[in-house]
Amino acid sequence: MKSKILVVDDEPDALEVLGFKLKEAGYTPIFAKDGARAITAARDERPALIVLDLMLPEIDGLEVCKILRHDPATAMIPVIMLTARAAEMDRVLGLELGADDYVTKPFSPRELVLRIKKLLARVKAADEPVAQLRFGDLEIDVPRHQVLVAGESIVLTATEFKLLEILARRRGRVQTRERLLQDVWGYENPIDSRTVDTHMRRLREKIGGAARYLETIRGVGYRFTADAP
Amino acid sequence: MKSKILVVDDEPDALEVLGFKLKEAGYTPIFAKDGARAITAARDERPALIVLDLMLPEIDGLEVCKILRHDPATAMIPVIMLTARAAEMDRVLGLELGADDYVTKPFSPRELVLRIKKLLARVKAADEPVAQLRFGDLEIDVPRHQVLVAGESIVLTATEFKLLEILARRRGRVQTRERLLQDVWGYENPIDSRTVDTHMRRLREKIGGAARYLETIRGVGYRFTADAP
DNA sequence: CGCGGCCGTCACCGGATTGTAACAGCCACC
DNA sequence: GGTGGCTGTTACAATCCGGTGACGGCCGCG
Repeated sequence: MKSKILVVDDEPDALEVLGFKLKEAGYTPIFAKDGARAITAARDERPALIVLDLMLPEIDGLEVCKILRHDPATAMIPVIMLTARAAEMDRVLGLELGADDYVTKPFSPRELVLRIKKLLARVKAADEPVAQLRFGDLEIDVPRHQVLVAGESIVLTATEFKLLEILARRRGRVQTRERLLQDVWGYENPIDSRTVDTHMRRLREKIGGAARYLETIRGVGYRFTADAP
Repeated sequence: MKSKILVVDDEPDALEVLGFKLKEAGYTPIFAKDGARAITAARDERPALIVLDLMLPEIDGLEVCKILRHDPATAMIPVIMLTARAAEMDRVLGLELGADDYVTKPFSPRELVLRIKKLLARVKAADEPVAQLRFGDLEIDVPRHQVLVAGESIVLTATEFKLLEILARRRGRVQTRERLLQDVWGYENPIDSRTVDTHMRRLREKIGGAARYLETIRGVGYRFTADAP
């Protein structure tokens, strides 16, 4: 089962080189030479990953990235951005415009392939469906949609439950409000990021003592802190 | 993918020798014979590194360096300075803006190529979006937003953390206050550059012993000093 | 239709954070 | 050894940020 990789670049030479290297590495490359084609290709072909040049004619890479993220059909596909300058990386990664990794030009195809492997492995691992999350006296049963604190069943609303689940799955790593809005609420409606605070408050209130796992990282976001179960 | 190296010298002989050696080492050399051409070449060609003679007709090397550093398009490109006398080197590295390394004339091309390799490796390492930075007893975990010094968790504010992260990522290269303001605080904020000093102090205070990695370069800015992890 | 639960938004507050000024100490250079 | 500029240090006020309480809209349900 070969993974499809969509490569988006306006330079035919770059496409050819990358295509060859990707085949060599056991992937099935598909191509797009501008932003519009990239979007339709992503929707139709459902590639496992997208390599996206930042500099594109008409629609630039960041815009493409945003559009891909907005569409539920393509929102989950990881994106590696190609940037000409390291200085642009802040915009790509920092501003949370949705790229998962980036490589600065000029790059070695070998390095890019390595990044692709790594990112695909990461996504696969993150998808790993663990039904039962346990941390000390906090138990989260995903299929049953039930939370137990010290054996007591706690009734959470859908939003609260998803918020807790996502934080618990990504335990240890800080999640920004934007990230949480994207993953808990979905990207459809532009929602005030302060709303996250309110739901955190309600969540903390309900789970009582177990709220100690939910840390606030001032100026950044929230973090679930617990030893591995 | 070959890295472009811009060589700036007013002696054609030197250009020829260096060009040959650089090709031999697998780089793509491009040339400029005076300061003005060097600046336009740097902007247009985006070389991965610049080798810059200090003694140039009209605009001298230091001036060129300053101009390059001032332009966001070229500010990130590392510069190796060629100086006739060792005595000038302290001005190059210490007092004046921005060279990342220097070689005294007469030099062996082999040595210069070695320096180039080393500097490029350093810059590339700084670009890596690795999550975990480790230097001796200092550990920086970006996704966790956590810093450990000798195993002890240190609580940093968002600004302090970003400042430390950026310095650590660009380890070995001096960062001017202006650059730090741009990259830590963002481009649009009109902030007094002395503010950086205060945050550096707070940072040093908090990380205690690990503050030895944070060097002050008088008249220029700050530098994170550590061997590659 | 009324009701209650859920959700998003707002306003306010207290405290942490941060930018700045002022001053002191140090360093390089003369 | 003096001097001027640069950096470290301290203190303080302004600002920012997140917690909290309250409110109104929406929706499903009886």
